[in-house]
Amino acid sequence: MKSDMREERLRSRVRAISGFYQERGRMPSFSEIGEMAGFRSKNAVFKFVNKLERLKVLERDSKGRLIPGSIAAPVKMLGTVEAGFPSPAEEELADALSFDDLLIQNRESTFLLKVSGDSMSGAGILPGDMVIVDKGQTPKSGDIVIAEVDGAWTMKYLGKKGESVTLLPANPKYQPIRPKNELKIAGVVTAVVRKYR
Amino acid sequence: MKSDMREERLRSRVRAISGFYQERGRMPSFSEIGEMAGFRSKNAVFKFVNKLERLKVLERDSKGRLIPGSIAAPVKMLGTVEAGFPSPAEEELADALSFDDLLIQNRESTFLLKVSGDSMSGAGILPGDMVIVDKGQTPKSGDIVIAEVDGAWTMKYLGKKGESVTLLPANPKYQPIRPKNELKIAGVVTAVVRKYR
DNA sequence: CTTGACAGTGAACGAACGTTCACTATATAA
DNA sequence: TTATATAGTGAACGTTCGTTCACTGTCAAG
Repeated sequence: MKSDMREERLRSRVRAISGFYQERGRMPSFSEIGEMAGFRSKNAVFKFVNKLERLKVLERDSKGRLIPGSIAAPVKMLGTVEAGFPSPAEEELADALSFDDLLIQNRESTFLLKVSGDSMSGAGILPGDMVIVDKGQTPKSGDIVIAEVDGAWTMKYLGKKGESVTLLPANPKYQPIRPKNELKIAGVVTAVVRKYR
Repeated sequence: MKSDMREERLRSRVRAISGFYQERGRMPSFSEIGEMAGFRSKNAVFKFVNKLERLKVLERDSKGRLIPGSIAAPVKMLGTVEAGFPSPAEEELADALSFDDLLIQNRESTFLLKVSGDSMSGAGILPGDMVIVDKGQTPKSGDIVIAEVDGAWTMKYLGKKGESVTLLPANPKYQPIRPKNELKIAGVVTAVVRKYR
C-alpha cells in the first residue's frame, strides 16, 4: 500500500520532533522542524504543524506559541501482564503519560525519601525503595504516613479509632506504636517507586 | 538580615519561572519573565537570566535559546525515612530529579503494564501495581521478565543455570515453570510504580 | 480528461525576540 | 568619603520568528 509510506513518513517526523523536545526541553522552531523533516519551505512546515495540531501531537498556548501535545509523555500505558506483549496496532491506541504528571499532584509540597528498614515490607515497600511523600495532604486512617514518634521518624500505616491514634507496621516482626506524647505527621506517602536497573 | 529578603525574592522569581515551565511545557520569553518578575526593562531580564544561567537554573542550547536547567526536575531527593522530615536548609542542598529521566532509559522501547495476579507479591510487586518494561534490554538471570510460556503471558524471575531456563514466581503458592517448548521473553522489568492516591 | 485535494516551493512582511548601550539609584567595602 | 559592585530604567537595533500569498507538481476520484 502507498498510504503506509505516507504514514510512516509522518510518524518518523513526529518522532524527530518528539526526540527534539525530550532532549532539549523545548519545542523546535519552524525552521528547525523544516530541517528535521526535510522541508525547504517554511510554508510546508506551517501546514505540517497545523496538521499536527489537529492530531493533538502539538498544541498552542494562549500566546499562540507551540507547546508539546501528546509527545510530551514519555511512555505508553498498555494492558495487563496477562495481556502481555502488545502488537504495534495496540500501541497506537494506548495513552501516553508522564510519570511526573502521574505521580506528583503538588510539586512544591512533594519530595522523595529512600526507605530503610523492613517494617513496611508486608505492604510491598522494601528497603531501598523510594517513597513519594506529600506534606500538603491531610492524613486519613489507613494511609501510609511519615511520622515522628517520641523523637524518631518512621513510616507506618495510620490507624485512627475515634480519638486514639495508632501507627501500624506492615511486618509482624514489629509492634504497633501508640504514641505517648505528641505525634507529628510529616506527610502522606502517595506512591512507591522501585528501580531494578 | 537584609540578604534574606533578596534571596527570598530571587527564590520566588525562580519559582515563578519554574511553575511556568511546568504548566506550559515551554520556557517563558524575556518579556514574559519580565512580567512575572516585575521588571519594566528587558535589560533587567537579560541580566537576571544571566545570573540564573550562572546558577544553572536555566541553560542555553547550542542555538542560544533558553532551556530549563535544574528547574525541569519536579521533585527533590532527600534522605532516608529515618532521617525524616528535612529542614528547609537541607532541601536546598538536595538534588532535584524527574521520574521520567530516572525511570526511563529508552523511551521508544519502554512501556507500562498493569499487574494482575499475586505471583510476584513476594518481590514486593502487588496486583494493581504498574511495571515499567523495557523490551530493548537483554534479560539476565535474576531479572524479572515478562515472558510467554506455552501461549500465556506472565511476569516471573528469570533463572538460568547453564543451558536450562526456569521461570520462578516470588510466591510459594505457585510453581516454578520449566518451559516445555519455546520461551519468548518480551522484556525486562526495570521498575515498579505503585500509586496510593 | 478534468477537477480537486494534497504536498511542497519561494518570497515577502510585520511583530516579537534577544541583545546592547547609556544612564540612574542603592547598597557594600575600603 | 570615595569607590565599586548590584539592580534597575528606557530606548534602539538587527535577527529570527510565525504567518500569508501566489504558484507548481502529483495523485485519485468523478
